Amino acid sequence: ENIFDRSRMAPKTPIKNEPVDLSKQKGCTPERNPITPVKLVDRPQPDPWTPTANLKMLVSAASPDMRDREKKKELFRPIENSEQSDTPDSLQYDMVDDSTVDEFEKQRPSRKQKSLGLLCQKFLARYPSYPLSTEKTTISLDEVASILGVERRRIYDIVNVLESLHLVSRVAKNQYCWHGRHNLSQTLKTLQEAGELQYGELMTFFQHKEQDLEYKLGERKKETIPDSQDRPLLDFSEPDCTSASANSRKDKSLRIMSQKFVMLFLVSKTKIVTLDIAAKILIEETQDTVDHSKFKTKVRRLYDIANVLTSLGLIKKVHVTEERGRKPAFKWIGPVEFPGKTDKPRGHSPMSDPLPGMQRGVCAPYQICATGKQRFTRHASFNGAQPCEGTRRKVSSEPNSPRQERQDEYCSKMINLAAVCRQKIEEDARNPSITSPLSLLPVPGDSDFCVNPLPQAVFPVVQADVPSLSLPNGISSQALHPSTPAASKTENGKPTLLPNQPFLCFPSSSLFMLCGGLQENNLRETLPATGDMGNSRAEAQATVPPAACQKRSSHKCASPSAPVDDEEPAAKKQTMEQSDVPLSLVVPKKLFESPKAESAPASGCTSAEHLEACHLDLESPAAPEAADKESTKPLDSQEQERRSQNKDPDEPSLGREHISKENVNQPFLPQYLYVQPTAGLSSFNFLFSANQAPGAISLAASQLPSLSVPCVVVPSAALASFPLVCSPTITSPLSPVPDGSFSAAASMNFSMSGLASTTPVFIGTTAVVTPKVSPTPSVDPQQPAHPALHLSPVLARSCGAVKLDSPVCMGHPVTLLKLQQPSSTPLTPKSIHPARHEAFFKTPGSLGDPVAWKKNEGNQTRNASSVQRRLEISSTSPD
DNA sequence: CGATCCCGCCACATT
DNA sequence: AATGTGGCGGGATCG
Repeated sequence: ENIFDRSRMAPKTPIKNEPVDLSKQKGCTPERNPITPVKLVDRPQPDPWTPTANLKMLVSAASPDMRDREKKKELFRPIENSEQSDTPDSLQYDMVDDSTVDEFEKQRPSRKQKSLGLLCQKFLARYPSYPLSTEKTTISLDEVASILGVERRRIYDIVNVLESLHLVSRVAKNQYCWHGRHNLSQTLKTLQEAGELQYGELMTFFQHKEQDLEYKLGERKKETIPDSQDRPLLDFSEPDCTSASANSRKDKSLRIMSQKFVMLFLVSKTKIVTLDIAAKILIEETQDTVDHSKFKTKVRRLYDIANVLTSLGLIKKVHVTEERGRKPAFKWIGPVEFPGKTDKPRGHSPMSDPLPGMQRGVCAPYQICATGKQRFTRHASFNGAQPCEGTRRKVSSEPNSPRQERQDEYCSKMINLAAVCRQKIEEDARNPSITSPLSLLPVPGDSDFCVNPLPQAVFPVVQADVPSLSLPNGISSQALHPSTPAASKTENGKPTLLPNQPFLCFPSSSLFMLCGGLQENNLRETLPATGDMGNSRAEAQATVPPAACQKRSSHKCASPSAPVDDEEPAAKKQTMEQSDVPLSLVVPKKLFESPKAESAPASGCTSAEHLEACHLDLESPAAPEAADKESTKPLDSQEQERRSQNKDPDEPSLGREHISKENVNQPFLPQYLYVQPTAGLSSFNFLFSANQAPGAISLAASQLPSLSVPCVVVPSAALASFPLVCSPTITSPLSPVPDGSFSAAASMNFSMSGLASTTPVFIGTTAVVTPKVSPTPSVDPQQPAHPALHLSPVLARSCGAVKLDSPVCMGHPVTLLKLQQPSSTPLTPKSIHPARHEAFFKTPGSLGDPVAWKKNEGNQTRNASSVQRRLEISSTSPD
């Protein structure tokens, strides 16, 4: 048969005129000497020939049929084929000639011919990789489906993945707009950033382990999960939040999975991701029961996605040999560094932009949803509701594109990740040998603190935020704990997790990030100036829009993630660069989420409030489960963001406290400080600050080593439960602020006492600090943010600072701040504040929850109300 | 026999 | 209610 064809073909005219870029397609044709014989017109195609006929033909050529033929050919392969044979895989279709064969060919199209990968190639062949900006190519699903000869369902599979990378966007029903790869790098960059936040640690983790993931996800319960998520991922979701409702399940898997999957590659050092790991990570639910079936389904979907990505030339299939044996995996072969990326102006994610139609609303919020489980419920409400501004949405206005992303999912996924990480960690703990570079510390309730090591290890910071689940304080902790309470000690000497500790310490990383729940938005924005920007922050948000916008409609919504992504990554990167190490972030992802819900209270976040809130949180650890969780999470993320922000500006970050104080001035304060390690400094350094280190470390007290962190960390609400110790006294050169402000330089010491509640956080101004930090070249010390965190006076007051000498703190006088206990706290922001915030942002549970308020903090930024709030607060606090 | 993953049912969303 | 979307998983193929 083939022969016939061939014979015919040869003569045939080469039809392909189309410029479609076949370039990608491989080699097919070239090999053939003769020009590609294209299929001829005469092909039997049924289609009525329309103007587009050419296209169709081409397509058809490419189509499966062709493939079939080819296969056949392979089999028999007459002459010409022989040549081609070389490039079997590639898409040969071009060359195809085939029309002739059609008849026969079909006979038995092998499965391969029908593969999604091929289909995708054909699909891609129809559109230029880099279309002229001027023209817009619209894609009609029906048309394409018919042209390619497949059911529409299959087209959806392709388009959904392409959409996740912003190569196309949905314009209307049945209509997609082709964007090409112009924004691909941006999208990837965004994903990378988001991925680092979300998965960085995990991946690192896994990889370290060699990817052996033994853990079984199955067991983990949701509870464990709670925290990790954050919204970070989101990526760009285009969706506008607004339509929140829209979110529906759609956003569900494919699109999101695809993005996440890509993120895993981008975050992975090896650029190789095994299917099973990816599946585990992507399984959203808490999956306590990780049913096997679920896993299988996930894997199936990943294959679908992988096929499309493979067609795009972004990944290729490989196998990794692990302990267990060989496992299927994929290797990223796409761009790793994104040129433009480097810095996008902070803020917004590029991704959003690309999408024309999409609304990119940012829906950031989603993740935050914190509760993992529920997230599915449409957050839309929240998202859309407040956060999303109409404005944005409208802008985006699209046809109707409903798709918004449902970030919820993300949340859930995040959770899963967290769970996974957790497991790993646990495992590690058990097997010290393995130890991953990072250690986690579960943070008790507050996720606020997280220390992240940027560089290498990552682990999720999980904060236990609220473990509504079981652990009041830190969920994660429990997981960890089990293995070793002692863990704190770190098996390898690495930092470890302290069981109850609020933060995580990462050893290697050059940086630690402390995450407090803050709003990210604010953070980011504030970053720049840190200090003063009260207004700016507001502005920032406004300005930021891109970022914020993207995801969430408004700041509040703005899920931290988005911003975070952008910025943090940057920060991290910076650090990384220095270290070289990939950063791992701890991700607090949650913050964002919360905003919406709890934002109200949180919004207040002003320092004082925050603090209080924290306290509250602590006190009521679990309280509202979801709420707490969310809140906590949000905090983390916020912190991160902040941190990142801070860092950007300069190191000095603001402590929460500091913030609080400031917040009067500024709406948002960065909650945490993060310090970049200087070259000289090792991460450890951070941990163990020179000054205190000795003592701290030794700390026998609880056996917990205390850490000195160069950075100041502000406790988030969660912390509240823990006493904070601040030792301003220590050398803080700056020490300007009497109240409790700490110089930026101040290092924090965390003592990890076993008890979460008890664990005090020390903040020392100690000189130890990393060099960089204190001086911060970039920033003037003076600057607002300037160095230290200041505890807001208010807080201080309210909290009552106590000086402690904790054993831990060794010689330094430490000021311990106690957080007011919730109950005690007379003023909680929320109480003080007008309800309205609450109304908006808060969720039901939020009020009570400290956590919630944290979230809110971030949110508040945007509104004047926040300001008011502050004022009020301030006034009150004074009392 | 495990890895792939096509196929298309059917639920949910949008019109 | 009709139609668009797309989750999902049975079970066929591939290797």
